[in-house]
Amino acid sequence: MLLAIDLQSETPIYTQIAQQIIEGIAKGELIPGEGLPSVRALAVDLGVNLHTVNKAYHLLKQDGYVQINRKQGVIIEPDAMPIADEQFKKNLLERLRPLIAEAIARGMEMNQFEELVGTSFNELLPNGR
Amino acid sequence: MLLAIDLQSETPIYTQIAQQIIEGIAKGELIPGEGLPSVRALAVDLGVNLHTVNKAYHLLKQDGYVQINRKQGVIIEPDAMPIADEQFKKNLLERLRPLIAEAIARGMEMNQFEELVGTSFNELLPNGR
Amino acid sequence: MLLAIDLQSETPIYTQIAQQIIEGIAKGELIPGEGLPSVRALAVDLGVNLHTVNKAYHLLKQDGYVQINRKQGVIIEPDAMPIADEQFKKNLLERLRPLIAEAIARGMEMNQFEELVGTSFNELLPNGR
Amino acid sequence: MLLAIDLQSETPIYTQIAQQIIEGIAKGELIPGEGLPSVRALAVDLGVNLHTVNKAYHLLKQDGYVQINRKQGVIIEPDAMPIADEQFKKNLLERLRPLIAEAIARGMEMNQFEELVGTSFNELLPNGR
DNA sequence: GTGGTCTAGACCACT
DNA sequence: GTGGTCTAGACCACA
Repeated sequence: MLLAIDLQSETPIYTQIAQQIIEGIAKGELIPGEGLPSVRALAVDLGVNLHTVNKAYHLLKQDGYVQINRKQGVIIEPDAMPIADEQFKKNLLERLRPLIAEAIARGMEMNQFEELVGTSFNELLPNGR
Repeated sequence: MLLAIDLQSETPIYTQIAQQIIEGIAKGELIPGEGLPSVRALAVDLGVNLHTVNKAYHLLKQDGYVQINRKQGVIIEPDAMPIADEQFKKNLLERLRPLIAEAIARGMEMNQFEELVGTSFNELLPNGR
Repeated sequence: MLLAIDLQSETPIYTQIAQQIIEGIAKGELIPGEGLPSVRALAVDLGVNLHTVNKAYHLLKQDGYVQINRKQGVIIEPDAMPIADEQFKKNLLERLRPLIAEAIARGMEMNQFEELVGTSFNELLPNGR
Repeated sequence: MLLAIDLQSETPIYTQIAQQIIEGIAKGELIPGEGLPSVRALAVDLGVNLHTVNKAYHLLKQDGYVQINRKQGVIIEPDAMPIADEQFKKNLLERLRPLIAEAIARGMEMNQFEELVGTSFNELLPNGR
């Protein structure tokens, strides 16, 4: 699992870290129970501050993707991943909405948009899982 | 066309304004050539700062959705809406990616995701355009 | 509303700050919609770091006691305070349990314990509300 | 007497151990003079570090709940359990206070709170002692 | 002027 | 060695 941070990006570094770890989970590169690097190790690795990594890990903890244990450090949630409940779908819809509005305003059809969705799904699920 | 601002949202107010205007365009409520409220009027209407509205309008101009003329004020781009070129699609893909990664990590299938996309499309295109 | 921080205490400073603000709400000294000092102002006032206050405010936000708005700063949740739902009661029970176990082990009766509860309620609700 | 440790809890493991032993005393499952498992045995049993169990035992000793003898090992205080003196009550009040403040802020009435206290007492004193 | 983000460096509690 | 807490100081986005 390799993390690549874009320091120029508008998205905060801690968000980038969290997103890439979620991607890793989606891809199956990170499996439940697996340990993540310690905050210090990852911070050195990425060349960012320890607190930045810490914030990313806590974001993931809050959303239920990881557990933070005293000694063992941080591990991918081993028991039950958070599920796509109604609240999540509602939230997803809200975040999807502006993207779709832009697409429509630029004349895209729904099937063109779904093509992009398919592209992204294939990137993240290469095995057709 | 009614704009509703959520002051406690994380998304900056100027982004909210811009997004809702783009939604208006997508829905067909705002048609090319149509004038938008003056910066001052909208600011008073929404109870926000002049600069905030101004920033939203300039963001829209930069993306090609509106024209800003000294006389006519701000109007929806009358000639040619920006199109969904490769660069836009690439950008869209990047913004879509973390949403899809989260969905997959929570066990959603592609057709479930596309259902949400469909929901959103229907909200924005009620006439089946 | 006066905050007093004990630097020697085991409880983290940010927890102390959050607890005292909750006390202020309980006492009715802080009313919904009321503004709290800015992170910087309170930090200077208490002689602690800005981040410490920030963390306290975010804890309160997460639990629904305050709203953090862009410009206005931090205000006591004006709409609806978080309620004592089942989850809260369950959590409260868990935190109560060790206190009660100690009390029992030291031979306290239930009515003695409830007397202490009454004392505390009276301190926080002096008007008999 | 069965101890269950939650590794992902915020409360330190040694605190959890100590609390559960106090609970055992409260419930009457552990009676004065009774021996506790050796540090080593309990550590292996719980899968935690020796130091952790040791710290829990010494915490209990410090509060007067157990005696630590070289020969007999650790036993529940056989002579006189610590009592609920003024200092203990004062300490209890301080720990109770934030719980009650939260309850009030969420609109709980005193009798609702006492109901929870009753629930907890019944769990710990099932025999109505 | 407000909070948001990030850095650098420190000490401590826990295991 | 791990995360938790705290400090000091800085720059930026937002309004």
